[in-house]
Amino acid sequence: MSERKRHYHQFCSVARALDVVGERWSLLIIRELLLGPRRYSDLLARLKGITPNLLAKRLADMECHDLITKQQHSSIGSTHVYELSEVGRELEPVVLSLGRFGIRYMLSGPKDDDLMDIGWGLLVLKLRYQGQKSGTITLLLDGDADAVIQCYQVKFSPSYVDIRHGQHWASDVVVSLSVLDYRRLAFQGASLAELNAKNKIKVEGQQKKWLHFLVSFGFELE
Amino acid sequence: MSERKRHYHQFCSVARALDVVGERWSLLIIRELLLGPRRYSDLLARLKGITPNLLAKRLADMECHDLITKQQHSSIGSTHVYELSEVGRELEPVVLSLGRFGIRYMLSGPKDDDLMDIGWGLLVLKLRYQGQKSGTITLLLDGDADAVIQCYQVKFSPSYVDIRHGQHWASDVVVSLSVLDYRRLAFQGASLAELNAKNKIKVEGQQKKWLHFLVSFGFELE
DNA sequence: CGGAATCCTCTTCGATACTG
DNA sequence: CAGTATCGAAGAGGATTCCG
Repeated sequence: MSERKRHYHQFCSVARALDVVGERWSLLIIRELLLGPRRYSDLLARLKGITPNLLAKRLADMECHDLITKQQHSSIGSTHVYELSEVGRELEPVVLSLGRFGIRYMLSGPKDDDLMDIGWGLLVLKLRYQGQKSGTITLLLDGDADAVIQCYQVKFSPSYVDIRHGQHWASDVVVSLSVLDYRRLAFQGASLAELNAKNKIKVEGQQKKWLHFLVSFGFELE
Repeated sequence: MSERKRHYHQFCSVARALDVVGERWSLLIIRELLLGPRRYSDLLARLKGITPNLLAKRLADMECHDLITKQQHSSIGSTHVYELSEVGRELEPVVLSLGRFGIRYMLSGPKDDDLMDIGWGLLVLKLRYQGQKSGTITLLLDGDADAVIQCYQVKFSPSYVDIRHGQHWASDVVVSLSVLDYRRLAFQGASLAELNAKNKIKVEGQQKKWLHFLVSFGFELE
């Protein structure tokens, strides 16, 4: 089931990796799946600009390369979801290093026709955690275009930070803020004191966990 | 001077990075320049398969984005060399994380029509160094297709490993081995004892530095 | 409605040839 | 040596249609 695809024909691990995930959209699909499993149409909706046929092709190729799996998803009536495989999850450092590099292009703010998604912004948390403790935090973010509250669960430990969309498991802390304020905090160097003073952040649960979270993730208290 | 280029139109640092270096060949050009400055025709020769016109376009785009600079190179009669800028050098983690991921596709050895370059194989050294000491090693590698000895200089310190092609500066140790043996060592898990027993590696200078180098870079002694 | 396949157009890429 | 020019082939974008 191999391919009649373009490759670089170089015996080099960088080139080999690019043979597999170097095409347009591939790494953005991985980025999406880093936040949890998604259905075909979820991906289609979140990756505005990709065409159905191209998405299908990329998914098929990546399944072929064992980067993702197509799971039967019995719960909701829907047929199945795409999910990162063991191998696919090892692309996280690639996505994150691109993300770190790309931050410099975010400083000037979004362009007019840019799409926004708060999940993309949460990925930087995976880079920032330097702490020694573990815990679970639920983030409730509201105020995006649709005015729908989005729920993410952040499970952090010294070795790994797991971020999932739409999970509602038990967590040590529940934190609510607006997506705008999150972006100010994460990308525009806004201080917590500033947002707290304006009562922009609501915290329920073990506030110590939240404080630890903030400090370990490099957010400024003052 | 900006572009009528395709981009993803997403306010996301991963997408932004891919807007800049996500196109075919871009990251391989960066990979080449991580081993030192190169002339246009050096790049054209090393990136077999790229066309002159595409290489020119990529170089122009990357210069536009301040990833590389085009320096007047007075010494050799040649006109100029391309070199990574400060910003471009920050793509190293991207290239290296791709390289780490891609190692899994190297285990089966090269395909028939694969190009080989020992410089590409040396890049993994940047990932492997875990030591606390600093030093400089000259690697002399012989036995590639052209039977030309290739010279690389590895300058390692706790914070950074710099690898340059064709340098002949003073170094603590000079190590000679064949490219085949290097590949066995680095990618096929060959042990040093094995190669030493067969007298495959020649070391001149402070042998302690060399030993430290080997251990800190994760090579197996037994 | 989820999950594609089709048709068509436009852009990018690759191969070769050519020029300052 | 350092690129342009040209042209056909492959890939990507957009809209629509099809199937279960």
